[in-house]
Amino acid sequence: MGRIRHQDLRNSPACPVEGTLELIGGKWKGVILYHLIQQGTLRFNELRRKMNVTQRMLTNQLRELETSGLIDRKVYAEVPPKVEYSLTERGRSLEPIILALKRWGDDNILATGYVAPGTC
Amino acid sequence: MGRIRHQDLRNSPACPVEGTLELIGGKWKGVILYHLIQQGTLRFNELRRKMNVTQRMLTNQLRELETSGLIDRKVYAEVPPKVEYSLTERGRSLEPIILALKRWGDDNILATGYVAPGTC
DNA sequence: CTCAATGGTACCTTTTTCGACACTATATAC
DNA sequence: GTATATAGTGTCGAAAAAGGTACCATTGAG
Repeated sequence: MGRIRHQDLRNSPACPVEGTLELIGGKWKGVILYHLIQQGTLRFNELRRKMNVTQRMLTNQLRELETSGLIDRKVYAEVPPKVEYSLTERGRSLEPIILALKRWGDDNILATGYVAPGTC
Repeated sequence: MGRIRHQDLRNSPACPVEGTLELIGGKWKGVILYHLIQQGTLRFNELRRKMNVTQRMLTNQLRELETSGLIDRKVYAEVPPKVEYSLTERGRSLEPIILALKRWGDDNILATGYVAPGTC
């Protein structure tokens, strides 16, 4: 699924639909955005506990979302470390889309028994 | 394979957001759906000429969309072959999402120079 | 002293996806 | 008989995404 392959213009996506899907299509990005929409601000491990994902993958996806300008990363100079993630304004502009994906999935995939209830 | 148990569901890879993204997130699926939304019905090579994709990939993505119940494949017993693709009712229910992805991409990715204008 | 908590990195392997290229069958047009 | 159009299929390999495990620094609690 998700793929970030527009690192330079030669590989730029050919259409806006594809381009948007590349930004939110990584394995965990949609879910991360969904949780940030629901909660507003979450720390690294709070996010991690909400989804069954390795640290490595979560870091990865968060970095890519940050690079895409969809989320904000705020580091506090504390020990133990404290890092808070939240949506940027551009990230918040995706809210209708993410919520629509959620509703469509609830209506169309849950019905087939493919998705665990309440995991989002 | 028996019925999926609750324990399995808790580890199921999909929440509804992720599940929906998996259905439309292949490299070409979003674009295919977009064109079928715009045109209603398209033959294999009509689709192919609209996007720079190999035969093999297009066949692949169309088959997966068909398996997901999003598009319909109608074969005519003619020579040369004629196959028409169109959205199923479930596929049409994705129209608001696809169009929202398109609009968001137009507003947010084109602005950064990542997407070639007018390719969709 | 040892242990736990936080937010990561580094290294490596497995799995999935994408694409290039060659090949097919059939009927019609030239 | 050769070329053309259609809608595919088969094989191979590169590249990307995803996942597993181990490791790090700091500090406060016990």
